[in-house]
Amino acid sequence: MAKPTKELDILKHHLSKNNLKLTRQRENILTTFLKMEHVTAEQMYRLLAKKDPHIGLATVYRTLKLLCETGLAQEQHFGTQTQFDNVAHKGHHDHLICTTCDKIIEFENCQIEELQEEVARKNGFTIRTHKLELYGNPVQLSSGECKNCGKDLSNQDVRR
Amino acid sequence: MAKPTKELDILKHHLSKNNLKLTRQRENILTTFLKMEHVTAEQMYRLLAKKDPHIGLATVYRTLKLLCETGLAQEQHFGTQTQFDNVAHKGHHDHLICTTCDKIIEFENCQIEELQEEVARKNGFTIRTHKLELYGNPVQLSSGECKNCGKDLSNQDVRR
DNA sequence: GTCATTGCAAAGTCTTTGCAGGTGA
DNA sequence: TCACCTGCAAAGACTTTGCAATGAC
Repeated sequence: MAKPTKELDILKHHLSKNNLKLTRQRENILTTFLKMEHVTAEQMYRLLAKKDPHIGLATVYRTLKLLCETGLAQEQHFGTQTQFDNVAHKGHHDHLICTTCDKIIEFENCQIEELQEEVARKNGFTIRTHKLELYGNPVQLSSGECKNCGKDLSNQDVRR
Repeated sequence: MAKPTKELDILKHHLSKNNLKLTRQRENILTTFLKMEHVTAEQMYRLLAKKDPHIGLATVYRTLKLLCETGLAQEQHFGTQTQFDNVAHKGHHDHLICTTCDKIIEFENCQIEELQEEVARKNGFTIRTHKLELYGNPVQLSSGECKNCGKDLSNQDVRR
């Protein structure tokens, strides 16, 4: 099936190191996961169910957690929603989230990361991971709608 | 009971504006909330139950949500945990979270905030709120323990 | 053949909702 | 008075766990 990837090797290595086995489900989940920037467990479940209708949601949860342990994925909480980020391919990135249409834009900014390190250093900390989310929306039209999705924004408070 | 505060006035104003009523429970929750930097619904419930054993957890959830609507509180998700932050007194702040003992340190950094605005501007966004969390731990001792709480850190991966 | 893994269903956790009785303005 | 509130219990959303059958090595 899928040609060997660096990521598959990472998974295999983690599996053998921990006496675990490479199953069809695990391989499918990894393959699908690598095509995405981020997924929720539910989304992953629905994607997989198209090809393999008998897949269980519990397996998806278990495998996504496994991918986090290998370092290929990283669990992220946006508001109330839990997403699994593909860090393997893109490296670390932060998020800009549209509060009207829930679209997520990824970005990186070295200057911010440096300032974060500085804050940590001042507090005697070593940063292991971090999370930065900006919530907002595209400049609104004079008519009061979101430029992206058209929803009415005129009665939303701005609070930073 | 509690002498009048600016925050109580904000609450009263919001209530009357929306045809809501000031109840004993709402006043108690506000009073307790103002003493804290942040609480979970469960913590708030236990604190209140000491004085008023018949308080309902649902009331706590409803009232904390109400405080968010007034702008006195702000809901924050740390990992899997939901906290309600007291923004009224301290203004916006970000968080430095110890991954070994879960202690939360609050900080502010204007330079980071400016860079955030810049990122948003480049993407045509207006920031409505943001969230920055640094996860890490105090410099570890040569023996491998967390300086803060003594837990063993030597086998934790550093991934940024 | 052995032991990890799977799918299913049941159980957990956290939060919200429906409702009947209580209460503030 | 009358609509809003409360506490309780039930329902929901999301995630984890127990278990018997299945499958990888």
